[in-house]
Amino acid sequence: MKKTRLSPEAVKAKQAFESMKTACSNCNLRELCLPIGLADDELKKLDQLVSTRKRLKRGDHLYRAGQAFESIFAVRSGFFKTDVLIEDGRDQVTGFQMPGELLGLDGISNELHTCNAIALEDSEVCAIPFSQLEGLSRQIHTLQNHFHKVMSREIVRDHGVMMLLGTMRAEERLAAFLLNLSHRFKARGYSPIEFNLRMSRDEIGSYLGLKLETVSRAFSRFQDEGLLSVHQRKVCLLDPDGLHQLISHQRC
Amino acid sequence: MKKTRLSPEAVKAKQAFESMKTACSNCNLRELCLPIGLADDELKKLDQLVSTRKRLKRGDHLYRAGQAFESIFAVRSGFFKTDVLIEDGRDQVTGFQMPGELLGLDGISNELHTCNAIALEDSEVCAIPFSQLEGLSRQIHTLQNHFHKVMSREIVRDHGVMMLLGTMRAEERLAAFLLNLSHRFKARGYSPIEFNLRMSRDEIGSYLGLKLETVSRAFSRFQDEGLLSVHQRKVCLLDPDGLHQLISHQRC
DNA sequence: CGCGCTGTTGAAACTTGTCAAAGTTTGTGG
DNA sequence: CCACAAACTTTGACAAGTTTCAACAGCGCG
Repeated sequence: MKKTRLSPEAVKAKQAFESMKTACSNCNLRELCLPIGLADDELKKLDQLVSTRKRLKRGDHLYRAGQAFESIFAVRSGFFKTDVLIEDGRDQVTGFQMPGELLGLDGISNELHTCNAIALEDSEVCAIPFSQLEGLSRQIHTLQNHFHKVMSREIVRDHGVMMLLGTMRAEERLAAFLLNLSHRFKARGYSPIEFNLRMSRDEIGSYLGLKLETVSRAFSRFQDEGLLSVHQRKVCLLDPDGLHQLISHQRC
Repeated sequence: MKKTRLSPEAVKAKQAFESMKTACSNCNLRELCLPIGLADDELKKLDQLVSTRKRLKRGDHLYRAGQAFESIFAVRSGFFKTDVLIEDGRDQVTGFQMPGELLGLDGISNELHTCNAIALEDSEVCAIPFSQLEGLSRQIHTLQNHFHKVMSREIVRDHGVMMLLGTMRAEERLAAFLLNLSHRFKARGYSPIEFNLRMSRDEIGSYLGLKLETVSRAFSRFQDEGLLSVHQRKVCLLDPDGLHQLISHQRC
C-alpha cells in the first residue's frame, strides 16, 4: 500500500496536516477527482463546498439503498464496493471505487440512493452536497463540464461492464478485471503489476457475473499458465500482455 | 437576391414546414423528454436551442463510435439501438431507445461518441447542441437538475442491466426485457400487452448476453406455457404477472 | 418463383454452476 | 501468545444451462 518511504517525522506531519481540514486544493488526488482543470480561485470555492470528510471502517456502509440522497462522495483513501440487492437474495456488485473516484451518482435520479456503498477497508471520503455542487457548477463552466464528463464516464464504464458480462467468458472477464485494476492503480502511482485485491472471490464473482468457485479456478489456471502469481489476495501480474491477448483473442 | 412574393402554394408549404419545426413546447413527448417541469418561458428558450430535427431511415446510423460528439439527441419518433463493437468481432447492444429518450450521453466524457446509434425503423430525432445545453442549464436550475437526473437515470438503468446480465438466467432475462418494454410502451400511451418488437432475435440476444437461438427457445417456451403469444416480432403478453413471478422467483 | 434473411428446433459439446470436503487465513477471547 | 472459531479459498465430481452446429420453415422482396 505504501508508495514512498517517509521518515517518522514526515509521517507525523503529514497526518497532522491531513487531519486539519478537507481541501481539494491540497488534495493529492485533485488531478483525478472532481477538481480537474479548475483555476486556483475556483478551487477555493470548491473547497468551501467540500467541507465534511468522513471516516469509515472496513465493512461500514457509506450509504444504503433507499436512503435519501443529499451528497455525492469522493473517495479520498481506501476502497469501496457498490452493490444492488433484490428481494429474492440476488445481489450484483456494480463497481469498485478507489481514491479519486466518485460515489453516489446513481442517487441523483430519484433523490434516493439506489445501491449500497460499503468500505472494503478503512477509508475516508469527502462529502459534496449535491445541491451546492449544482449551484457552483452554474457559476464555474469548467466544473459543470467536468462534472458532466464524470457522469458520462460512468455511463461509458457501465457499457464496458455490459460488454464484459454479455460477451466474455469467465477467464476473459477476470483478465479484463485485473487489467482494469492494474490501470487504475498505475494512475494513482501504485504498482500496476503487483497489488492486493481488497475484495473477496465472492465479490469479484458478483461483479463479473460468476460464482466464486469459477473465479478461484480462473485464478488457478492463470497461475498454472504463468500469467500471474496469486496468493490469497496478493496478485502479481507476470504477463500483462498475455492477459490482454486473452481478451482480444477471437472467441473460438 | 430580390425579395419576391411567394405563390399561395409556396406560402402553404412554408407554413407546413414551420409547423413541422422542432418545438419542445408543442411536442407531445414533453412530459417524457428533457423539458419535464419547465415553465413556459423556459420552454421557449429550450425551443431555440433544439433547432434541428433529423430524419433517419431504418438501418441508418445516427452516429458512429469515434465520431466527434457535439449534440445529444432526443428520439421524437421511431426506435433505436446503441451498440459497442470491439475489434475481434464481439458486439454488445447497450440499449434500445424509444420516443422521449435521449441518445449520446456517453459521448460527453471524451467528446467522442463511444458507441453506434442505429435506427431500427424510420425515425426522427431532435438534435440538442451540448455546449448550448450546458449554457442554458446554467441559467435554468430546473433544466440543469433535470438533465442531471436524466444522466443519473441512465446510470441506474445500466446497473439494472448489469444485474440482469450478472445474475439472471436466460428466461428471466427475456421476461425482464419484455416487461421493461411493456412499461415503456405504456408510458407512451401504447398497449403494454401487445406490441411489435423492432429488433431481431439476434439484437435481443446481444442486449441480453444470449445467443439468438436461446432467445428464440425462451420465446417458444413462454408461448408453450401460455405466458405470451409470439408470431415473428409481434408479441402479446397473456400473463404479465406470470412473467413477473419468473423474475422474482427464488433461484432454485 | 426463388432467393435471402430471419426465426425455429434438435442433438451434441462445452462452460459454468452446484454440492461437498478439505485447506488456509484472520480475528477473538481466554 | 495460543487456541479455536469463523470466514475465505481451493479443488474435485457431477449436474444444469447455454452455445454450437446443422437443418429446415416462414416471410418479404425483386
